[in-house]
Amino acid sequence: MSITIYDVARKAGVGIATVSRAFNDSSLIREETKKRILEIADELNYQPHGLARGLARKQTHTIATVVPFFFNYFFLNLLKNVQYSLSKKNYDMFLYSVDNLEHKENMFDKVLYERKCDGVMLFSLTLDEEYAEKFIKSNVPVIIVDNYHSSLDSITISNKRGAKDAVNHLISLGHKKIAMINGNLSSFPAKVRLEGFKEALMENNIIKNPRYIINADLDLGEDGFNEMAGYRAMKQLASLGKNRPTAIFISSDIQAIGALRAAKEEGISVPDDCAIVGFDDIDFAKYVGLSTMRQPVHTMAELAVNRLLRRIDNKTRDKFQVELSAELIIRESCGARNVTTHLGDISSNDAIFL
Amino acid sequence: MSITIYDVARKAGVGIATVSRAFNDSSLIREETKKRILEIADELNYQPHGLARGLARKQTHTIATVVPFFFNYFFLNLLKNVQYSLSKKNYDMFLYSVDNLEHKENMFDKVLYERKCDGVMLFSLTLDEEYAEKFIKSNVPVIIVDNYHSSLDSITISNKRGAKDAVNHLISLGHKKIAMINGNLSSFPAKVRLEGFKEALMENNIIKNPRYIINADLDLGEDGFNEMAGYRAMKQLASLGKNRPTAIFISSDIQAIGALRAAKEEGISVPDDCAIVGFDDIDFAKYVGLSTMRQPVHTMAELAVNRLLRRIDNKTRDKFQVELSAELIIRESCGARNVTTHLGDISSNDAIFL
DNA sequence: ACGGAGGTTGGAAGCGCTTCCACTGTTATC
DNA sequence: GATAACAGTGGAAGCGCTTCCAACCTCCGT
Repeated sequence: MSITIYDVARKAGVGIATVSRAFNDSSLIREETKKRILEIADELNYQPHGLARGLARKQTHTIATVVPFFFNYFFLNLLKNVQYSLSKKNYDMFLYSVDNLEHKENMFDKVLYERKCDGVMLFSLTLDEEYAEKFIKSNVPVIIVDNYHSSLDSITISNKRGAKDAVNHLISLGHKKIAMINGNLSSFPAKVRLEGFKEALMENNIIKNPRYIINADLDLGEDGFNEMAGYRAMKQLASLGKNRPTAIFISSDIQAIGALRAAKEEGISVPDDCAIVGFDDIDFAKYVGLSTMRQPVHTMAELAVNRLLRRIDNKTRDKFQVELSAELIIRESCGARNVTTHLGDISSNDAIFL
Repeated sequence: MSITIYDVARKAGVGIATVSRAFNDSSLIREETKKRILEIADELNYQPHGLARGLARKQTHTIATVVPFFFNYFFLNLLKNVQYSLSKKNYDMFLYSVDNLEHKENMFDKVLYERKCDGVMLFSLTLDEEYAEKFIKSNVPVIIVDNYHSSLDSITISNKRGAKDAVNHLISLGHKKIAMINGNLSSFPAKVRLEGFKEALMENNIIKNPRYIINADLDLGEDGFNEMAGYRAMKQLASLGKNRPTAIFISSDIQAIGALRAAKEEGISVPDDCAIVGFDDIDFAKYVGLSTMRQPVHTMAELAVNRLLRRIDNKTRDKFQVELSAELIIRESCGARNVTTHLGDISSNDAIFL
């Protein structure tokens, strides 16, 4: 039916081993023979069969990425970059998304034992001990991106430090009544960013007000890093009236977008009545003038890919747990850039407010 | 090293054929034997080897999706939905993205001849004759989503009709000076939406003004469906001064976001000075009150998956070229919902303006 | 008691490749 | 000129599965 290595070998008058060598950059073949075989293969439109190759070599040149089912713009960016790094190395990429824990189980079993991939990249997923154990025992290389487990490779951004930097920036602008709008505490980044927030206040001798900390409820869906969660949280803060905070650190840009919407409805001017700093630097952040902590997505992706491939090639066995830092991007919403801008004013810059 | 079908067979005291049957819902096995084998397999932590299976069966239970490298929110949604439909059918999904034509070539050769997948789903990609030919000859099932080729399965939304509906809506609101901000004409949807725009004007006896049609330049990157392209186009329209259009149909929401930003800078109030209708209904559209044509992404994805799988299972051979229709979603930016709203006012609704 | 039908089962071939091993010819070494 | 070393090459085994085919066991009708 379809063309195999035998067809090529026959037509070239060589053995199949030689054809195989021609296709694998082997040094055990004369340059001339190789060239001729490659030409004939081209004529025949021959391409080695991926599965057969994988089976014989015991590796697939494929990695699996697993993202939460509610993946958003942050993941999109990450995925784009991972895919790019991977394609440069000629690796293929499976994309799986897990919606609930039950599926997660199937997923892992699949990835681990079905042998369709050489390694796994987990995005933002929290691994419980049972599965961490499984990964380690299975010997399948894994790397966790945007989350952490003590006995596996991981690459995170410094959420605590990032949160602190954001809050310190607000403090440096003179704010004392500072709130935090956060994702659900079941999420790893949410938890750590909250710590950073608290630390920054503490170190600056600002007493924290429990009403100024709003963690998204689970009933808001997903991990609380969504627009509606931000909107609701802002409404809640607005209801404090005179006791409203004058600045808010918001744990994700997408929530910040929701918060801005609520602020607008409530007649709260940003940044004058309330300064805002977000987290992530999604594309939209610049369109709405949102100051935010930028995650170095490109670097994360590249590092993760390189590391995983090295692990697959067995070039290394030591632990790899990197923390990159987030960068403060100052736009309008924090009030540092253009203190006279009002909500509804025409912004002088490359960005505007909601 | 790892557990194979032989290990299970030995431990169960049966032949490997029987084990295979147990794992493949064969009717040629006694229920009791099957149960026992499955139990033993479970004990042994055995899972059939995916590649070996694929090789023997000559199918991989995997499909490849190919997206443009600049994939944006529209694709994110599509991808999410495709992935979801696929996982319900227990299919795996490769994700490839092509950045330039050269890579596209590699890509196709890979997908077509390497046999790592059973079918291909192409997103928004325009297929030239050479490759269309290749696909047809290769016999690999393909479906094109959001683009069209006369001799391949495809599923599109009715771009022309959608554009017409959008423009007709603006006309019904009393507008006569109507502009269009479009993507680059090399993009299939851009081309067809422009046709729809022209037709709507014609049918309403509105003479079209060439200065009111702005197609994105290629130097704006990608296919022109991006924020900056919208921003620039709006600036250009604003420069017409008194001759400005009073309404604009914008070919994608992401451009509309850019246009709104420019409008704000220019002091143009939306919808009072200028009504706007976008296209896509990306998540952000509702946050900024953008009226738009909604693409039925979930349906597209489900239909595409089902069709492709049927093709793979050889259940059908007839051509499948479906056109779904886009739905007009009325929010504030077109002025139909709340004619007294001004830019900067507090919106009474679940949405606000940029 | 016997032939056959039908339900179950095991063996072996084959999917298309890589790679170990044995073999051939060529060149370098003394 | 004999020997060693080595670059090239082909054959065959093996990767872990599915599936064809033959074999076996029951059970039935006769």
